[in-house]
Amino acid sequence: MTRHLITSAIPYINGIKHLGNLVGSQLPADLYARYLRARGHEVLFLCATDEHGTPAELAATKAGKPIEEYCAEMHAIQAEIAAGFGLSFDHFGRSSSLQNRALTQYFAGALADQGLIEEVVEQQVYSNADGRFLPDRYIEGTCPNCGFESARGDQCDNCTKQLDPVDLIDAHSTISGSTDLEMRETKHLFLRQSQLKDRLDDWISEKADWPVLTTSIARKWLHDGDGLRDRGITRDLDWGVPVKRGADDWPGMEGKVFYVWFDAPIEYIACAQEWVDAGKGDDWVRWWRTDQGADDVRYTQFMGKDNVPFHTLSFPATIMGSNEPWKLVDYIKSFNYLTYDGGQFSTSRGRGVFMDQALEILPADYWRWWLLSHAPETSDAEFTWENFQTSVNKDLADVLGNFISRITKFCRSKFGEAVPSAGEYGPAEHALIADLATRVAQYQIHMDAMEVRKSAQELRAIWSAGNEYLQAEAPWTTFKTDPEKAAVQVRLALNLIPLYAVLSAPFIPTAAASMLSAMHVETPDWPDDVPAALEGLAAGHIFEVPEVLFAKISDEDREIWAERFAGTRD
RNA sequence: GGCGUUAUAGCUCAGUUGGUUAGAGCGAACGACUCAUAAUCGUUAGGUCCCUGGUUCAAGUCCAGGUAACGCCA
Repeated sequence: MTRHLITSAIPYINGIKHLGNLVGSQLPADLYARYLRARGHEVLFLCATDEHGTPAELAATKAGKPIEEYCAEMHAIQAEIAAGFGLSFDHFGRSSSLQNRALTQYFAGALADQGLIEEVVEQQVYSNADGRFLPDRYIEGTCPNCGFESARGDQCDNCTKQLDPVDLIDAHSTISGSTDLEMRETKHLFLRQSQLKDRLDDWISEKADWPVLTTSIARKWLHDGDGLRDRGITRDLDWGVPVKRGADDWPGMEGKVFYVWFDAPIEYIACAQEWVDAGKGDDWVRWWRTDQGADDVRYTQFMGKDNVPFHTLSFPATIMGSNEPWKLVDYIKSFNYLTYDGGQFSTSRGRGVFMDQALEILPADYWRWWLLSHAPETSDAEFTWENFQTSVNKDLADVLGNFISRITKFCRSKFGEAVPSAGEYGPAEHALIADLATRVAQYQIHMDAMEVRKSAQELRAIWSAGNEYLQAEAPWTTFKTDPEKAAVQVRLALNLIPLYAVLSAPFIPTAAASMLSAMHVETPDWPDDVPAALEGLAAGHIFEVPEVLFAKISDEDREIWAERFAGTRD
């Protein structure tokens, strides 16, 4: 069986992510990982926090904490929330780990050995009051062209004129407000991505099966203007991976760190080392080195569209440029954005639902189901409370939850809490089994292709098939004249529950576990043979009627939540 | 401004390489059932496939030009 390496884009450390972030990478990655494990594949599913860079430093300062402490705390919080959503990472690492530090320095050295690192001396804005170099986004001033007061260091958002920070009138730091800025010379390392343009272009061209969203973004960056540009991989900051050439010091680069975009994707590899060092695995190399066993690994990455350039170009440039046999990604599944009630999710304005809040108001499965069944695969998708309420109530409570409720309660009242033994399957039963076999096959096709919405649709149809069968066969009527026939009908319907649990577990793991627990069965194997799977509960098997699996969302709840998460509009 | 994505039923979306009468779920109307979380099941209604032009025996699908929405611009 193929081994599967799966990574989700690593969330930035400063703060709790919203539902849009979740559905764009971690959640579909988890769906896929759970599915492949259930199918019997060996899976390594990794994620981590992306901890370096100026925003993290500023957030730590704002929180009044040393950066290391801040990151450690935020990592713990994100890990807890991820667990709350049932994200089944084999390891949730940190880009600030020692493993990533060493590996990032190693890659920089390897790239330098290949002649792909260039030292460039450039002028950058230094803020004396802040004691740091300022990235363009932290410099504002009045545009000399149009008089717009909040022009940024690189461009005026009002008249779109390209600017240099020195052009701005009354340029000031947005961190401290200080106008005590000066231009200073500083030396940086650049990755000569332009040298790798043709190799990257050829590589992307091979990927005919990738989503349009993925390849079109990559092509744009490859072909726009002068093509792929060289890019700085270092910064004048304290917080980050210290610049070294492998294990050696890098003359002239003392006190500088690697730019976050360079070290963050390397964490995918380092995370596998962390996984081993944490005692959870015994060999990471066989997942990452094609010369040491990773040839049969299929590597899939999940991410939002904003992350596509880094994964299609920058990180592959690092891998290819090293000229060493590291595993390259085989498939990139990218997602559009989830919008909130007609606009964007906004951290600063508290608009939309964030991961911690979501878990406060409803169990993870509600969110998992809605988000996955509405995943923004082909275009942006919109979250509205009305849609959420309707979908969840209909799909989870009415179709799935009520099916389990109606059949277990009916059985209890007529036959007791044990699978009835009388009778044998007739034509209707065989028809249902055949129908389910077809649908399960279709479900697998969609899941294998990572067609998230279509998979959800098929799964729902599978749930519905149980209701259709009960409605058509009406054991409550049959029972009056032919109890033995009713027993057959009930036995088959009860057997659907473990089947549904296994099939549904990638989407709704908690509910699936409850279903199995109520039926008193261990997690069954994947139903490669549907007729056999439907013999799982033998006659006489004891079960119990489960608690209500999914309570409905009331109109009142919906209104309260809509109000609560609307945020403070400008 | 440059670039990208999108535009199909009241709503959310499917529609593979162009090929009969454009599909699903929700919502609506009607009906069936009464085991169940006032749940379920069935039937029906509902579309100028954004606009214009082109290629073709044939265009929702390909091409050109528009329009609109959203996003990105290191």
